[in-house]
Amino acid sequence: MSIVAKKGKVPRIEIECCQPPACCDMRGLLSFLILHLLTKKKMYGAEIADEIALRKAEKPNPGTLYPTLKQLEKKGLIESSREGNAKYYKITPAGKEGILQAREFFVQAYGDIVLDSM
Amino acid sequence: MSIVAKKGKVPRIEIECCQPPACCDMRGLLSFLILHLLTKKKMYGAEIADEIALRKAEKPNPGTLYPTLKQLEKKGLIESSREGNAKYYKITPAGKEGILQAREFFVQAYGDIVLDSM
DNA sequence: AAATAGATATTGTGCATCCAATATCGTATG
DNA sequence: CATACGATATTGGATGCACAATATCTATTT
Repeated sequence: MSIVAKKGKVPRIEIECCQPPACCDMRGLLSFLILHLLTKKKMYGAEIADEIALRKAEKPNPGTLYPTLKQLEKKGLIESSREGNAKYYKITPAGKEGILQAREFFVQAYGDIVLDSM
Repeated sequence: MSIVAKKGKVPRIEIECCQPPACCDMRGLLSFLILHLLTKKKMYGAEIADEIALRKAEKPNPGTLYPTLKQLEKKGLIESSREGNAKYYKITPAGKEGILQAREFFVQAYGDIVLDSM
Protein backbone atom coordinates (compact mmCIF):
# COMPACT_ATOMS: atom_id res chain seq x y z
CA MET A 1 0.00 0.00 0.00
CA SER A 2 1.38 3.41 -0.91
CA ILE A 3 0.25 7.02 -1.15
CA VAL A 4 0.54 8.70 -4.52
CA ALA A 5 0.44 12.51 -4.60
CA LYS A 6 0.33 14.09 -8.05
CA LYS A 7 0.70 17.85 -8.26
CA GLY A 8 -2.70 19.51 -8.05
CA LYS A 9 -4.50 16.23 -7.36
CA VAL A 10 -5.95 14.77 -4.22
CA PRO A 11 -3.39 12.30 -2.79
CA ARG A 12 -4.56 8.80 -3.41
CA ILE A 13 -3.97 5.60 -1.51
CA GLU A 14 -2.93 2.82 -3.85
CA ILE A 15 -3.73 -0.67 -2.66
CA GLU A 16 -1.88 -3.53 -4.22
CA CYS A 17 -4.29 -5.95 -5.81
CA CYS A 18 -3.53 -9.45 -6.93
CA GLN A 19 -2.39 -10.00 -10.49
CA PRO A 20 -4.18 -11.97 -13.23
CA PRO A 21 -3.50 -15.70 -12.80
CA ALA A 22 -1.22 -17.56 -15.15
CA CYS A 23 -3.38 -20.67 -15.29
CA CYS A 24 -6.37 -19.45 -17.23
CA ASP A 25 -7.64 -16.59 -19.30
CA MET A 26 -9.72 -14.12 -17.34
CA ARG A 27 -11.04 -12.03 -20.21
CA GLY A 28 -14.67 -11.30 -20.73
CA LEU A 29 -17.56 -9.64 -18.95
CA LEU A 30 -16.29 -6.13 -19.67
CA SER A 31 -19.67 -4.65 -20.59
CA PHE A 32 -21.22 -6.44 -17.61
CA LEU A 33 -18.64 -4.93 -15.26
CA ILE A 34 -19.02 -1.44 -16.72
CA LEU A 35 -22.77 -1.61 -16.35
CA HIS A 36 -22.36 -2.75 -12.76
CA LEU A 37 -19.97 0.14 -11.97
CA LEU A 38 -22.38 2.65 -13.44
CA THR A 39 -25.13 1.51 -11.07
CA LYS A 40 -23.09 3.16 -8.30
CA LYS A 41 -22.52 6.58 -9.87
CA LYS A 42 -22.00 8.29 -13.21
CA MET A 43 -18.40 8.15 -14.40
CA TYR A 44 -16.27 9.29 -17.30
CA GLY A 45 -14.16 6.94 -19.41
CA ALA A 46 -10.81 7.34 -17.68
CA GLU A 47 -12.51 7.01 -14.32
CA ILE A 48 -14.07 3.71 -15.40
CA ALA A 49 -10.65 2.52 -16.57
CA ASP A 50 -9.15 3.30 -13.15
CA GLU A 51 -11.96 1.53 -11.36
CA ILE A 52 -11.42 -1.57 -13.48
CA ALA A 53 -7.68 -1.43 -12.80
CA LEU A 54 -8.41 -1.60 -9.07
CA ARG A 55 -10.21 -4.86 -9.66
CA LYS A 56 -8.24 -6.50 -12.44
CA ALA A 57 -4.81 -4.95 -11.77
CA GLU A 58 -4.70 -3.59 -15.32
CA LYS A 59 -6.49 -0.81 -17.12
CA PRO A 60 -8.44 -1.86 -20.15
CA ASN A 61 -6.87 -0.58 -23.32
CA PRO A 62 -8.58 2.47 -24.84
CA GLY A 63 -9.10 0.36 -27.94
CA THR A 64 -11.12 -2.00 -25.76
CA LEU A 65 -12.90 0.44 -23.51
CA TYR A 66 -14.27 3.08 -25.85
CA PRO A 67 -15.81 0.81 -28.46
CA THR A 68 -17.51 -1.05 -25.60
CA LEU A 69 -18.93 2.18 -24.19
CA LYS A 70 -20.15 3.19 -27.62
CA GLN A 71 -21.85 -0.15 -28.04
CA LEU A 72 -23.58 0.05 -24.65
CA GLU A 73 -24.82 3.51 -25.57
CA LYS A 74 -26.05 2.30 -28.95
CA LYS A 75 -28.08 -0.37 -27.14
CA GLY A 76 -29.63 2.31 -24.92
CA LEU A 77 -28.18 0.86 -21.72
CA ILE A 78 -26.09 3.94 -20.92
CA GLU A 79 -26.14 7.57 -22.02
CA SER A 80 -23.39 10.16 -22.16
CA SER A 81 -22.99 13.90 -21.67
CA ARG A 82 -19.96 16.12 -22.11
CA GLU A 83 -18.83 18.11 -19.10
CA GLY A 84 -15.79 20.10 -20.18
CA ASN A 85 -13.06 17.68 -21.09
CA ALA A 86 -14.74 14.62 -19.65
CA LYS A 87 -17.60 12.62 -21.13
CA TYR A 88 -19.77 11.26 -18.38
CA TYR A 89 -21.62 7.99 -18.75
CA LYS A 90 -24.79 7.25 -16.83
CA ILE A 91 -26.90 4.12 -16.68
CA THR A 92 -30.39 4.31 -18.21
CA PRO A 93 -33.60 2.64 -16.94
CA ALA A 94 -33.11 -0.05 -19.59
CA GLY A 95 -29.57 -0.51 -18.32
CA LYS A 96 -30.81 -0.95 -14.74
CA GLU A 97 -33.32 -3.51 -15.91
CA GLY A 98 -30.61 -5.34 -17.83
CA ILE A 99 -28.03 -5.44 -15.08
CA LEU A 100 -30.56 -6.96 -12.67
CA GLN A 101 -31.03 -9.94 -14.98
CA ALA A 102 -27.34 -10.13 -15.73
CA ARG A 103 -26.40 -10.17 -12.04
CA GLU A 104 -28.87 -12.97 -11.39
CA PHE A 105 -27.35 -15.00 -14.21
CA PHE A 106 -23.86 -14.24 -13.01
CA VAL A 107 -24.58 -15.41 -9.48
CA GLN A 108 -26.17 -18.60 -10.79
CA ALA A 109 -23.09 -19.31 -12.89
CA TYR A 110 -20.31 -18.24 -10.53
CA GLY A 111 -21.79 -17.47 -7.12
CA ASP A 112 -20.46 -20.55 -5.39
CA ILE A 113 -16.91 -19.73 -6.43
CA VAL A 114 -17.04 -16.49 -4.49
CA LEU A 115 -18.63 -18.14 -1.47
CA ASP A 116 -16.11 -21.00 -1.53
CA SER A 117 -13.26 -18.52 -1.35
CA MET A 118 -14.43 -16.81 1.84
CA MET B 1 -38.77 -27.90 -11.91
CA SER B 2 -39.43 -31.24 -13.60
CA ILE B 3 -38.40 -34.86 -13.37
CA VAL B 4 -36.83 -36.39 -16.44
CA ALA B 5 -36.73 -40.18 -16.67
CA LYS B 6 -34.81 -41.61 -19.60
CA LYS B 7 -35.02 -45.34 -20.21
CA GLY B 8 -32.29 -47.13 -18.28
CA LYS B 9 -31.12 -43.97 -16.56
CA VAL B 10 -31.58 -42.70 -13.04
CA PRO B 11 -34.49 -40.21 -13.06
CA ARG B 12 -33.11 -36.73 -12.80
CA ILE B 13 -34.60 -33.58 -11.33
CA GLU B 14 -34.22 -30.68 -13.72
CA ILE B 15 -34.20 -27.28 -12.12
CA GLU B 16 -34.97 -24.30 -14.32
CA CYS B 17 -32.14 -21.86 -14.26
CA CYS B 18 -32.27 -18.29 -15.46
CA GLN B 19 -31.34 -17.57 -19.04
CA PRO B 20 -28.41 -15.51 -20.31
CA PRO B 21 -29.27 -11.81 -20.16
CA ALA B 22 -29.94 -9.80 -23.28
CA CYS B 23 -28.10 -6.73 -22.11
CA CYS B 24 -24.52 -7.89 -22.19
CA ASP B 25 -22.30 -10.65 -23.39
CA MET B 26 -21.58 -13.25 -20.73
CA ARG B 27 -18.92 -15.25 -22.54
CA GLY B 28 -15.55 -15.99 -21.08
CA LEU B 29 -14.00 -17.74 -18.11
CA LEU B 30 -14.64 -21.21 -19.55
CA SER B 31 -11.29 -22.70 -18.58
CA PHE B 32 -11.60 -21.06 -15.17
CA LEU B 33 -15.00 -22.62 -14.63
CA ILE B 34 -13.87 -26.06 -15.81
CA LEU B 35 -10.90 -25.95 -13.47
CA HIS B 36 -13.20 -24.97 -10.63
CA LEU B 37 -15.58 -27.84 -11.35
CA LEU B 38 -12.73 -30.33 -11.41
CA THR B 39 -11.68 -29.32 -7.89
CA LYS B 40 -14.88 -31.08 -6.70
CA LYS B 41 -14.49 -34.41 -8.51
CA LYS B 42 -13.13 -35.97 -11.66
CA MET B 43 -15.53 -35.76 -14.59
CA TYR B 44 -15.75 -36.73 -18.24
CA GLY B 45 -16.42 -34.26 -21.03
CA ALA B 46 -20.17 -34.68 -21.39
CA GLU B 47 -20.54 -34.52 -17.63
CA ILE B 48 -18.69 -31.21 -17.55
CA ALA B 49 -20.95 -29.93 -20.31
CA ASP B 50 -24.05 -30.83 -18.26
CA GLU B 51 -22.65 -29.16 -15.17
CA ILE B 52 -21.99 -25.97 -17.11
CA ALA B 53 -25.53 -26.10 -18.54
CA LEU B 54 -26.91 -26.09 -15.00
CA ARG B 55 -25.12 -22.81 -14.40
CA LYS B 56 -25.31 -21.04 -17.73
CA ALA B 57 -28.53 -22.57 -19.08
CA GLU B 58 -26.72 -23.80 -22.18
CA LYS B 59 -24.24 -26.54 -22.88
CA PRO B 60 -20.97 -25.38 -24.34
CA ASN B 61 -20.60 -26.51 -27.91
CA PRO B 62 -18.29 -29.50 -28.43
CA GLY B 63 -16.21 -27.25 -30.65
CA THR B 64 -15.73 -25.02 -27.64
CA LEU B 65 -15.38 -27.57 -24.90
CA TYR B 66 -12.94 -30.15 -26.23
CA PRO B 67 -10.27 -27.77 -27.51
CA THR B 68 -10.38 -26.06 -24.11
CA LEU B 69 -9.90 -29.37 -22.30
CA LYS B 70 -7.03 -30.25 -24.58
CA GLN B 71 -5.39 -26.93 -23.89
CA LEU B 72 -5.76 -27.29 -20.11
CA GLU B 73 -4.17 -30.72 -20.36
CA LYS B 74 -1.33 -29.40 -22.49
CA LYS B 75 -0.62 -26.83 -19.78
CA GLY B 76 -0.48 -29.62 -17.19
CA LEU B 77 -3.43 -28.27 -15.21
CA ILE B 78 -5.58 -31.36 -15.77
CA GLU B 79 -4.93 -34.95 -16.84
CA SER B 80 -7.15 -37.49 -18.53
CA SER B 81 -7.71 -41.23 -18.52
CA ARG B 82 -10.01 -43.40 -20.61
CA GLU B 83 -12.53 -45.50 -18.77
CA GLY B 84 -14.50 -47.38 -21.40
CA ASN B 85 -16.38 -44.89 -23.51
CA ALA B 86 -15.72 -41.93 -21.26
CA LYS B 87 -12.55 -39.92 -20.89
CA TYR B 88 -12.20 -38.69 -17.34
CA TYR B 89 -10.50 -35.43 -16.54
CA LYS B 90 -8.85 -34.82 -13.18
CA ILE B 91 -7.18 -31.72 -11.80
CA THR B 92 -3.40 -31.90 -11.21
CA PRO B 93 -1.40 -30.32 -8.36
CA ALA B 94 -0.42 -27.53 -10.75
CA GLY B 95 -4.10 -27.06 -11.55
CA LYS B 96 -4.98 -26.79 -7.86
CA GLU B 97 -2.24 -24.22 -7.39
CA GLY B 98 -3.51 -22.28 -10.39
CA ILE B 99 -7.18 -22.24 -9.44
CA LEU B 100 -6.35 -20.86 -6.00
CA GLN B 101 -4.75 -17.80 -7.56
CA ALA B 102 -7.47 -17.52 -10.16
CA ARG B 103 -10.22 -17.61 -7.53
CA GLU B 104 -8.51 -14.90 -5.55
CA PHE B 105 -8.31 -12.72 -8.65
CA PHE B 106 -11.91 -13.49 -9.54
CA VAL B 107 -13.19 -12.47 -6.11
CA GLN B 108 -11.19 -9.26 -6.25
CA ALA B 109 -12.67 -8.42 -9.63
CA TYR B 110 -16.28 -9.54 -9.17
CA GLY B 111 -16.83 -10.50 -5.53
CA ASP B 112 -18.92 -7.47 -4.64
CA ILE B 113 -21.36 -8.20 -7.45
CA VAL B 114 -22.25 -11.53 -5.88
CA LEU B 115 -22.51 -10.06 -2.40
CA ASP B 116 -24.66 -7.14 -3.65
CA SER B 117 -27.13 -9.61 -5.14
CA MET B 118 -27.83 -11.52 -1.94
C1' DA C 1 -22.54 -58.53 -38.16
C1' DA C 2 -25.43 -54.47 -38.23
C1' DA C 3 -27.70 -50.87 -35.98
C1' DT C 4 -28.07 -47.78 -32.22
C1' DA C 5 -26.62 -44.66 -28.72
C1' DG C 6 -23.50 -42.00 -26.03
C1' DA C 7 -19.19 -39.75 -25.91
C1' DT C 8 -15.31 -37.63 -28.01
C1' DA C 9 -13.47 -34.72 -31.46
C1' DT C 10 -12.66 -31.51 -35.67
C1' DT C 11 -13.69 -27.88 -39.08
C1' DG C 12 -14.91 -23.32 -40.33
C1' DT C 13 -16.99 -18.99 -39.08
C1' DG C 14 -18.19 -14.90 -36.18
C1' DC C 15 -17.76 -11.89 -32.29
C1' DA C 16 -16.16 -9.74 -27.86
C1' DT C 17 -12.20 -8.79 -25.73
C1' DC C 18 -7.60 -7.84 -25.42
C1' DC C 19 -3.17 -5.34 -26.92
C1' DA C 20 0.25 -1.58 -28.94
C1' DA C 21 0.51 2.42 -31.25
C1' DT C 22 -1.25 6.57 -32.69
C1' DA C 23 -4.27 10.62 -33.28
C1' DT C 24 -7.43 14.20 -31.76
C1' DC C 25 -9.94 17.23 -28.67
C1' DG C 26 -10.62 20.44 -24.62
C1' DT C 27 -8.59 22.92 -20.88
C1' DA C 28 -5.18 25.06 -18.32
C1' DT C 29 -0.49 27.04 -17.97
C1' DG C 30 3.65 29.59 -19.23
C1' DC D 1 -0.11 31.94 -29.00
C1' DA D 2 2.44 27.81 -27.85
C1' DT D 3 3.00 24.06 -24.93
C1' DA D 4 1.58 20.49 -22.01
C1' DC D 5 -1.71 17.47 -20.12
C1' DG D 6 -5.69 14.70 -19.35
C1' DA D 7 -9.29 12.55 -21.75
C1' DT D 8 -11.38 10.65 -25.76
C1' DA D 9 -11.00 7.94 -29.78
C1' DT D 10 -9.38 4.91 -33.87
C1' DT D 11 -6.55 1.40 -36.33
C1' DG D 12 -4.86 -3.18 -36.98
C1' DG D 13 -3.93 -7.57 -35.19
C1' DA D 14 -4.22 -11.53 -31.79
C1' DT D 15 -6.81 -14.78 -28.90
C1' DG D 16 -10.61 -17.14 -26.44
C1' DC D 17 -15.23 -18.37 -26.68
C1' DA D 18 -19.36 -19.16 -29.12
C1' DC D 19 -21.99 -21.61 -32.92
C1' DA D 20 -23.53 -25.31 -36.68
C1' DA D 21 -22.32 -29.22 -38.90
C1' DT D 22 -19.93 -33.28 -39.26
C1' DA D 23 -17.00 -37.24 -38.14
C1' DT D 24 -15.06 -40.87 -35.26
C1' DC D 25 -14.73 -43.98 -31.46
C1' DT D 26 -16.62 -47.32 -27.88
C1' DA D 27 -20.04 -50.13 -26.01
C1' DT D 28 -24.49 -52.04 -26.16
C1' DT D 29 -28.45 -53.96 -28.39
C1' DT D 30 -30.83 -56.49 -31.96
